[in-house]
Amino acid sequence: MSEISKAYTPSEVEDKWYEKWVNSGCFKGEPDSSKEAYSIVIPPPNVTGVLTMGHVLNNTIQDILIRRARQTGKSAIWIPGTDHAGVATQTKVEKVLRSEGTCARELGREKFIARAKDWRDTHGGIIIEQLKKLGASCDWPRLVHTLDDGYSEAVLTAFVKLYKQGYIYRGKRMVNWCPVNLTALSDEEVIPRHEKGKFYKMKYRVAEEPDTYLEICTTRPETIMGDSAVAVNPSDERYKHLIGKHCVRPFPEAEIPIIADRYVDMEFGTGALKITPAHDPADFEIGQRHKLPIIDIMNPDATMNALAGKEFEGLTREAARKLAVKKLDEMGLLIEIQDYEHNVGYSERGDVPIEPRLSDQWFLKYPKIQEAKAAVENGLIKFWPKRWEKTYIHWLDNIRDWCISRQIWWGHRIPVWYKKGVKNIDFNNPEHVHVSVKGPSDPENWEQDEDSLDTWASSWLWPFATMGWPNAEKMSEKALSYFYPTSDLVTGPDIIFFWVARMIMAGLEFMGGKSDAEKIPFKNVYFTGIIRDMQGRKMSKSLGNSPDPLEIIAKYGADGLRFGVMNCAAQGQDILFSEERVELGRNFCNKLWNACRFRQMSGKIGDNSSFESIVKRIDFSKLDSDDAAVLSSLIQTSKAVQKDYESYQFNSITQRLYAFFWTDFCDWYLEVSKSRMADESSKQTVLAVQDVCMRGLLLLAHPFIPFISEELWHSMGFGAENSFLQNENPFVEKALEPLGIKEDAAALALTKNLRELVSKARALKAQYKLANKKDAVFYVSADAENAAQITANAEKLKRLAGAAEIKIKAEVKDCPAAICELGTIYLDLTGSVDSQAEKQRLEKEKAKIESAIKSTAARLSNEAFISKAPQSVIDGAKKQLEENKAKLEEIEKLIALF
RNA sequence: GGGCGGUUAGCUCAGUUGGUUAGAGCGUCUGUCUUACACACAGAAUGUCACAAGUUCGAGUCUUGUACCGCCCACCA
Repeated sequence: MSEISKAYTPSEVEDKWYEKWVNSGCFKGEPDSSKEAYSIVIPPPNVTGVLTMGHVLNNTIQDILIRRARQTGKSAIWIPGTDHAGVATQTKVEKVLRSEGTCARELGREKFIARAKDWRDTHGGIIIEQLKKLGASCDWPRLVHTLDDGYSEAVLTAFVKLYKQGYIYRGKRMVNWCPVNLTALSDEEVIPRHEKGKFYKMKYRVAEEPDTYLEICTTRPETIMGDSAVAVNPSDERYKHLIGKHCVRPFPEAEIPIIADRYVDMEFGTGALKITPAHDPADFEIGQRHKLPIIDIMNPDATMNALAGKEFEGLTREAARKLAVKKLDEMGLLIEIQDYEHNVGYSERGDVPIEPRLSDQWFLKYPKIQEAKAAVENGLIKFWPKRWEKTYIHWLDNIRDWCISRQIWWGHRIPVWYKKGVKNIDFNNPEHVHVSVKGPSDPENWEQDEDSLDTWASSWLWPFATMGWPNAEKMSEKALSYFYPTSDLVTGPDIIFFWVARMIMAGLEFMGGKSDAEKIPFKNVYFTGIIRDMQGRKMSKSLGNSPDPLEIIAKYGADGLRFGVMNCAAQGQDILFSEERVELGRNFCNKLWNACRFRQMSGKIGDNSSFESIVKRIDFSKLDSDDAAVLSSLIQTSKAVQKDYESYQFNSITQRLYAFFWTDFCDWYLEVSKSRMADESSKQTVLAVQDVCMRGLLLLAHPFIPFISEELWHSMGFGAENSFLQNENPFVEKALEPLGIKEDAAALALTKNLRELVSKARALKAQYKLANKKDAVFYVSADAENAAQITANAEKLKRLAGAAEIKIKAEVKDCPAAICELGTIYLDLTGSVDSQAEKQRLEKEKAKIESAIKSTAARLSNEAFISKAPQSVIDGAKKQLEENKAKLEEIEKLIALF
């Protein structure tokens, strides 16, 4: 126990406790057959990344779940790790090299990788330290990086297995090509952008009919040089007679066939489509159908090559477009240019339009698609919120083979070797191609494939590759059989295809077990919202609207940040974030701090080491309705929190904790206790009730605000020196019930009414500018029962209302009054009442009550309501009607007095 | 073109089986250093719950349609 300082300073508390937790092995996950297993794998951040608000949201939720799991007696593990982020890192390192006047190719593969590793090791790992600042209770010694030896073995093993089963194949296909990073990308990595562009209408002369021209529309005139046909719809009457003839491609000038293909939309453009098989996926398909030549006019960096012709060679796509338009115009072939809006696919990392490109790549035909669908449809894996299931199923229904090879060096090199000197490689011939994790035994005779794997083709194995798969010894060491499948996955919906869906397929494919229930990688997936700024824009570096979480932590504390963010994060809803939201969290922590401080100042802290030892100090004969009410509220809060956890309603939990602590405990109970604390006979009981409440509150709040709760837990003497809040059971109601503390509806109702009485008394004072006066006199007219309650609580009421006296009196005249559940309260203002104003106020009140009566009465006089509504609702309505009628009568009486 | 969200107080948002007179935080206004907390306390003001129709005894909540905003998917050049 230590004395609590006046203001809460998070920095003094947070680092201290984090160190203690780590040194005491609090975050270590150990298999324990007597406990239920609970596990989470972190969505691995980019190893060279820095913490963003998105990470804060995501990892706070994971930390809350894992800490709650520890509290509820599960054996919990949160496995941390980082991702090597292939293309992103390669791009950054290449940039550094360029600034040094060199480039990757000059360095060569080995040296480049060494440089990239250096770069990773100097710039990497920052985010791990930042996660610690946030309070993330990961089992750090288990940190995994996707390029670790063990993990790499998993990636290569998966490749080899899938290859041997025929799921992975090499093929020449149209892929998404990034001309900046010079690599193929998967469909998922292409970001569509809505752009304003131009639609060019031009004409090609028909070779067989010199006076006839065919009008064609295109958005990409720079590909004209690659045209190998013009297509029209076979049933298009306008062009039927031209099918089979030729038209003249203007440059390089050549006659190309006019073909018929159903793909062409007669309604769109002119109904004639130029076909560039090398540079458009749809054209490629048409080209295949009609056996058209493929004329690739671009270099890998999307500049024009020799096939485009002398004038174009070396030009960029953009320059080539300008030149092509100029030439068309000069040749008199350009008809018009229209403005046009359409989607253009961009490379996320390269930030340029992707170029469809025909190339040799490795593809994966996904395994276990149907099983992956079923796992979610049958509820083996639950999505929160559920609506993402549809997105997931839709993607699986339309799934296409995954291009997994990347023409970069930073990543897992494809474990395929080709025999040196073999010209036409036959993939079915083991003399030609070797595929294994370890490589051929005579490496000098082989050459390894140059490509690396897509980063996601490594991270899709995350849930089990982090637990030692495929190495049996490591799997046992890392307790895969105990911790797999993981319990909850927390991630953003933006990577549902990239990662979540693929992990599910990977788990089903590679994990053993009797049923899919044992193979799936996780049981629940919680999809967070996206953090945006107050204008609803995504946070981004270029907009500069992305606050640095570390600065916020420095200013408000990690607990404040966590509480603030969780408070406004409704399930799966995007969050408009601003610092003000963190203020709420910080204020909550500060108030918590001061409540404990107040408790320490109020009296010596006794044996607080358990609920039992605290309750022993309670003299049950001294408990009054306020004690019972606040304890009831605590119990209700604990029960509700449990339910909220079950349905992943984290914002609801913060709201309940806030309302209980701030409104019920501080605003009412502590204030009401003050007068009873002055009385030695009730003081110990009151303090013990406070201790029960604080103990319960800290237990419930711990996962959200781990640092301050741990600090206060110890300064309040709730835990022994080397114990931790994470090991304390949070089911408050279960602990209290055997000690004779239960929910008390009558006490809650009475407290509510007393609060109302005080509130109205204060309002009356404020109305008459007497808020500061402590010597106001009130009269209350009430029935005998209520009068007795008021008398019994008179001391407390006087203190709270700032009154010298509260007298029970049957008839009062000429005083402003307010009607309460317990009776009518009057402020003694003999002779100085502004009767006009008072009358107006009462009239307003009367109108309110009348409208309530009207609606209730209407319902009650409705036969259908009486016959169909449940009895409890009818009784409630009747009771309410009576109460309101009594109030109305009372208020009319008051009005008549003026 | 298909799908999914959102529309509730000045702002940001809760409101999970339909049930009394719709809530919170911030902001605004009026007071207050009242034996913790001004990161606080007390009081006040503020809503045709986007619009329309329907189901129902009863709709912010369910159904259908409309409008606007946002996101995702889709090879119309």
